[in-house]
Amino acid sequence: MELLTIGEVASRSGFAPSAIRFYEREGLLSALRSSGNQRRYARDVLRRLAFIRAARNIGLSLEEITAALAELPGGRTPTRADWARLSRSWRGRLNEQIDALVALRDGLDSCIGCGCLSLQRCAVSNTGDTAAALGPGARWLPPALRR
Amino acid sequence: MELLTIGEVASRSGFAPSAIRFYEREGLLSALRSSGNQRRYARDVLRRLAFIRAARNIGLSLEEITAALAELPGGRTPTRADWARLSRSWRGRLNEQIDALVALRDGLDSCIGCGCLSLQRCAVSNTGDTAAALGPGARWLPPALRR
DNA sequence: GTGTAAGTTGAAGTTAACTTCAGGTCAAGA
DNA sequence: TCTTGACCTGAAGTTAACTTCAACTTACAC
Repeated sequence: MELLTIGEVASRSGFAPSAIRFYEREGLLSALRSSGNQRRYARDVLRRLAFIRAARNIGLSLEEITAALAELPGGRTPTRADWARLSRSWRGRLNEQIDALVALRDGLDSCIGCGCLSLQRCAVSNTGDTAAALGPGARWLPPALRR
Repeated sequence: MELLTIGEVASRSGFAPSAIRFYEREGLLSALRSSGNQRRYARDVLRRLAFIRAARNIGLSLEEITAALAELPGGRTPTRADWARLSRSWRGRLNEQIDALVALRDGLDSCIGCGCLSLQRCAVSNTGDTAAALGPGARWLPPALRR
């Protein structure tokens, strides 16, 4: 089987070589080595990187991604079903983020024109009210949305 | 008129004193000084801080907030209408963010079960397709959502 | 007057997720 | 063989938005 160099993996995955090395240091990837100590990759690293990219797009931190990857079966190449199982939980997370933003927008609608931005009453500036607006189960804006 | 100490402003606004000093260094706030060089604040700093908090909740960077605050009228205390005008543009921004997340969720729905995460075809892992899914006018995930 | 909580400063530290750099080594086409 | 682009490592730099620290000063209740 043909092995890929880090440069090839980089151009095919869209990640910079430095990012790929960084992911290896962080334990998200592993690599074979050539006789001269250069990294060599099997093709399935591309799906792993696609998973990482997708998870990042959803808003997961590398720490969360590492944890998710740890649930892949050891000893065999993951199947499509394995990857699908891992990404199933993302839907709820996205829905939470969407709900939070919608609540914020609706709060904003009721604030615009009033301009109060009251720390006591305004749904947009008052963190307590903002949290309340999200309902039980989603008490704060997800970190990705709080910046 | 009563002036507030930084500690009072901190407890009333919910910002840490260090954050308030930081905002002053960055030009988002200004303060009077006591005879002994301690910061003293007029009450309207609280509305300014509420605006900052609201803008942060929407996902604006401090740089953007600084730019927004620069549009306040100089020479007079801003009115509610001034604050309302500034926050009006946030609605479009929130809608963009919501649309981006909805597109991502819908892409995810079509990916779950397939598990392909193909760099060529998957709407969740393929940045090109993801951008396309957002339609014209919102070509990429907003930075706040990309983490 | 005195004790102490609160305030002051500039500089350095924090976190995530990488990138950049310096100083070498490897691989492969001509 | 030579050249040159790709690769190697560890360390340091980057960015945003603050926080923490050290060393010192003020404000105010008793």
